[in-house]
Amino acid sequence: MNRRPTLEDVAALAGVSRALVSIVIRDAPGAGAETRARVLAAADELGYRPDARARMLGRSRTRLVGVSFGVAHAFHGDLVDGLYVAARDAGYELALSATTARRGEAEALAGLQQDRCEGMVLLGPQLPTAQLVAAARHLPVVVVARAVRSKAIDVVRTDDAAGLHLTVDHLVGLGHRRIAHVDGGSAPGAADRRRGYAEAMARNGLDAHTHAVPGGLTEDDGAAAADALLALPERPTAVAAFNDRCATGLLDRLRRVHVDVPGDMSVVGFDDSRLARLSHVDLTTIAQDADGLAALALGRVIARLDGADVGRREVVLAPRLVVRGTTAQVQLDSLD
Amino acid sequence: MNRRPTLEDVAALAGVSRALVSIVIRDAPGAGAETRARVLAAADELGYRPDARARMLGRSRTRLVGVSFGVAHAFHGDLVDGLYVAARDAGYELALSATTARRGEAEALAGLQQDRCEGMVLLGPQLPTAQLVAAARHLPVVVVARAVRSKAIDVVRTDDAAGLHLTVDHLVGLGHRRIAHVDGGSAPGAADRRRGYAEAMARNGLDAHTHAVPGGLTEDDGAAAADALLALPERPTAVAAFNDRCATGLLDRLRRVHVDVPGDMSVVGFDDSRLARLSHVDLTTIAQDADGLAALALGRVIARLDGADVGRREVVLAPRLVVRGTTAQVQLDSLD
DNA sequence: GCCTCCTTCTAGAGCGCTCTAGTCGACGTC
DNA sequence: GACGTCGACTAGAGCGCTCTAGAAGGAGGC
Repeated sequence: MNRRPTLEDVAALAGVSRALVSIVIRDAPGAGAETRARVLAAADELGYRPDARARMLGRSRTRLVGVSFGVAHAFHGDLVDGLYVAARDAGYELALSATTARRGEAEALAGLQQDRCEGMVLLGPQLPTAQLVAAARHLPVVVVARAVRSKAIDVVRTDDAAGLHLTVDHLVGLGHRRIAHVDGGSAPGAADRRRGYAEAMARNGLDAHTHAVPGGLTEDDGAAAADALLALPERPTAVAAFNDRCATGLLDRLRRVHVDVPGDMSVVGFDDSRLARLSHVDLTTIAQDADGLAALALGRVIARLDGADVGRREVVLAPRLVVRGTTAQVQLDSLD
Repeated sequence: MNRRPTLEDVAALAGVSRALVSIVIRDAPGAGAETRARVLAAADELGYRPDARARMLGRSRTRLVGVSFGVAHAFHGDLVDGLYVAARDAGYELALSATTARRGEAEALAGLQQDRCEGMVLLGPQLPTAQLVAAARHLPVVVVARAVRSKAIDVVRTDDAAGLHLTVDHLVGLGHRRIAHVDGGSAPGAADRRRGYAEAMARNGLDAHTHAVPGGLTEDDGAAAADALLALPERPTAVAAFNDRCATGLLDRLRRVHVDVPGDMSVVGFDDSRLARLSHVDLTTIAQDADGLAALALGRVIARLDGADVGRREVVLAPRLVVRGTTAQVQLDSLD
C-alpha cells in the first residue's frame, strides 16, 4: 500500500514524457501504436489510476454535475439511476451528496459546492427558495419534483394535477362517485395534487362528493387517514392517496378492519415506486417517468452550460396511469 | 453566472496576498483580527467557495473516504447516515458512488478510485473477492455486511448466526417448537443465518422441527415462501424470515389467506429497517446496529491510514432482538 | 543604539494533471 | 538540395489551492 502512482511514475517506467502518457491515457491522437502499448503496459503494471481531481483542475471544464438526494426516498433512487445513465450518455460525471436523518440539505448542498461541479440537480429539495437561488448564483441549478418560483432556477417535474385528473377519471370510469383524497399536507407537489383532485371532481360534476382528508407522505399517515375515511358519514367507494407509501398504509389498515380492496373500496397511489409494483401490493397508481425526469434535468443543466438558448425554465412531464389490482368497478349496492 | 471566484479574486478584493486568504479561509493562525474580518467580508461578497479538489491536490492528505452503496437498499441508507456522522466527527469527507439497476458495482468502484480517496468503505458488495483485493492494493478497503476471506480486506459485519439464535430462543421462550426458516438464498449473510438457525434449533433439541424453505431478500420471495410454508404437512407456528422485506411479503400473504399473525403464526424479520418500525407492520425483528457498523468501518479505514496497529481484520457486531407485535405465545391447541 | 523575538504578512514552489507550442526526424515534391 | 508536411514526441505553463521560507515591522531587553 505505497503511494498512489502518478503520471510521472508511468512515464519513467515506460521511458517517455509525462505528456505522452497523458495522451495515451486519454486515448487522444498523437502517439505511435508501439509506444501506446508500452505505456499502457506500464500503467497497468503500476496499477495507475488517473487522478480525477487533478485532471479537472487542469481542464477548464470539469464535466461534473452535482446531485443531492434523500437516501430514504426510494423514488430518488430511481432518479439517480436515470441520472447516471443520462450522464454517461452525455459524457458527464456525477457527484452525489446525500440528505439523511442527521445530515441536512444545507450540508448536502455545501458539499456539492465545494466539489467543483459545473451544475447541480437537486431532487425534491425542501430548502427555502432563497437558498436555492443563492446556489444558482454561480452555476446552473435544476430542481426536480418540486415547483420553485424563480427565474434563476430550472424545474423539471411531473404534472401533479394531471395525475389526479387521471386518477379521478379512471375511478369515475369504473362507476365511482364518492371518491375521497388523502392529501400530502405540505409535501412537495401536495398542493397541486389537491387542486387537481378538486378540479377533476368538479369537471365530473361531483363537487358534492369532493372530500379531501389530511394525510402525509408516509405509511403511518395513510393508516391514520384510513380511520378518518371510515368515520365519514358517507363512506367513499374509492380513495386517491397522496403517494404509494401513503396508499400502502391505507391499504393495510383497511384490510385489518376487513374492508375489502378493491371489492369494498378502490385505492390509487402516486409514484409507481418499487412498492406499488410488488405483487402483494399490486397498487393501481400514477407513474412518474423517472428516466424522463432525470434525462430532462441533466439536459437542462448541460444546455445552460453550453450557453444554448434554454427556452422556458419549467418542464412539466405528463404522468401515466398504471392500472393494477386495487381498483375495480364500483359495487352496485353502494351507488347513491 | 460568471466564472467561479478563486482565492486570487478574494485576495485582490481584500487587498492582500493569496496565502493570507488561504490562512483565513482555513481558519489557521497567522492573520490579524481586522484583516481576517476584511477577507471574510470579501469572500462573502464574491460568494467564494474553496475548491475542494484543488485543495486536496495541494495537501498530502485528502481526508476523503469513498463509499459505495446500493441505492435501492434502505439499510444502506441507514449506514450512509451513520458514515456521514462518523466522518464528520473524525474530520473526514465522504465521496459517494451508487450502485443502481443500470450501474454496476464495478463502475461504482472505478468511480471511487478516480476520486483520490484515501480509503474506501463498501456496503454489502457482491463483487468477486479478487476485485476487492485488487482495489485494496493501493488503499485500505473495508467491507461492511459481507464476509470476505482475505487478509488484505477489513470486514465489519453483524453476527448473522447470533441473530438467528436470538430469534429461535425468543420463539422457543414463547412456547413455539415448529419454527421454520425462510432463507436468503445466496444473498450476503444468508449462509450464516441458515447455519445459526440450524444450530439454535439443535441446541433447543428441535432438530426434528428444523425446516428451512428457500426464500430471498425481496417481498415477493417472502410471499412465495408463505405458500410453501402453508403447504407443509405440519404447519409451523412460527417463522424466522431472512430479512424484513421478506418478512413483510410473508405477512401480507398470510393475512390474505386469513392466517392470523401473531395468533396463528409468529413472524420474525431481520434488519430492523424503517419497514419493520412502521406502526402497521410492527414487526418483531433482529436489529443490526447501523451506527455501530458505520462507525467501526470508518474507524478501521482511519486506523489503517494512520498506520496504527489495526489488530484483527474482522469485526463482528452482536445483533439485538426487537420485540414488536408479530410474535406471541404459541396457541395451546397447536402444540404437538 | 542594536539585537532578538513575535506577529503578520508575502513570495514562490509544488500537488497531478492538461494543453499549447514547440522540436525533431522521415518522407515527398519540385 | 531546399522546402514543406506530417506524425511522434517533449517542454513548460497553468489550473486553485497549501505550505514552507522568509520579509517587514514593532515591542522589549540590554
